Amino acid sequence: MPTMTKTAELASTMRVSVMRLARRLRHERPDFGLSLTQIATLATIDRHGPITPREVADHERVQPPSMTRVLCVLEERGLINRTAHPSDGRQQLVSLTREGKELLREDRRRREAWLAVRLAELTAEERDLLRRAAPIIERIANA
Amino acid sequence: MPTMTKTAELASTMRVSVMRLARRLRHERPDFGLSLTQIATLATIDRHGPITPREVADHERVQPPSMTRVLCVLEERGLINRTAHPSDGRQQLVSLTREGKELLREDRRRREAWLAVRLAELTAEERDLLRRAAPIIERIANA
DNA sequence: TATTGTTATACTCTATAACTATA
DNA sequence: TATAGTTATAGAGTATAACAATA
Repeated sequence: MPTMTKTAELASTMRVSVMRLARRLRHERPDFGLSLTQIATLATIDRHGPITPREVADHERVQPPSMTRVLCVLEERGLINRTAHPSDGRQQLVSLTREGKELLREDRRRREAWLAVRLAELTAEERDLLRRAAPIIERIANA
Repeated sequence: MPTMTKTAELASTMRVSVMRLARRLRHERPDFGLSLTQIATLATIDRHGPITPREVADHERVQPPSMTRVLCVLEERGLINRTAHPSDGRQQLVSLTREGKELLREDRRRREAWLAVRLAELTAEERDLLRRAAPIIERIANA
């Protein structure tokens, strides 16, 4: 069954190329003196609006005590706000400050800058190919 | 200049999709009780044949003392061999044992299994698109 | 009694500095 | 004197266990 073999080969090729580009993108990350987890936590808080620390921990697949430490750092830097939960005295609600949003925006802008330069070096046909491939890659990731 | 804007948009789309798939692939990683660095080190040694610890450290972008510890663990597990350098008494040459090669092969097989299933769910046209996109992604990563 | 968030403590991974042996 | 590899030590980051406050 040749199709199966070819799919396995494609899986191998895709895995290598995607992981390699991801490593490169990670490496080209701008440095705001924040760790990857700290940046990712900001993104999660930005995306899921006012959210409890427990929920943030679940999203980031990290234990609550670890998230406590991350949130303390982000709070000290003035990147997040904590407010009391309206109906449950045990919980808190965390959200981004204006500075937090600004930092996240700048982080994204700089991350994409390196990749944009690489893409500009491609031919128009190659860029078009990637434009059509990206949604498929995204779909696989979300499967 | 609309082309520039479109390239920036593509950069954004590509970054998100690639990073997301990479995270997913990382998460679907089999567990042999070895860390990511340890597995990556095995792959580097496999790829670059008999190689000195210093060179392995450079490849993995890690400092020599850190690599010393990684190599000690791999040696204790019987995954690598160390032999004296033929002409320089200070250096060593590291290579994979049969067990090391086997573990690496099994690791790859399991990692690709999840992705292969996802790819098999696509249409033939979509797979063909990815087949043509993969080398371009690889080229960007190596740029 | 169960749950949220925190504190105390330990483990893993990586780094820098200092040391040994060879070139 | 310079370089390869190691040992000693320290700093992030995350984990589990135990605790306080609230449901």
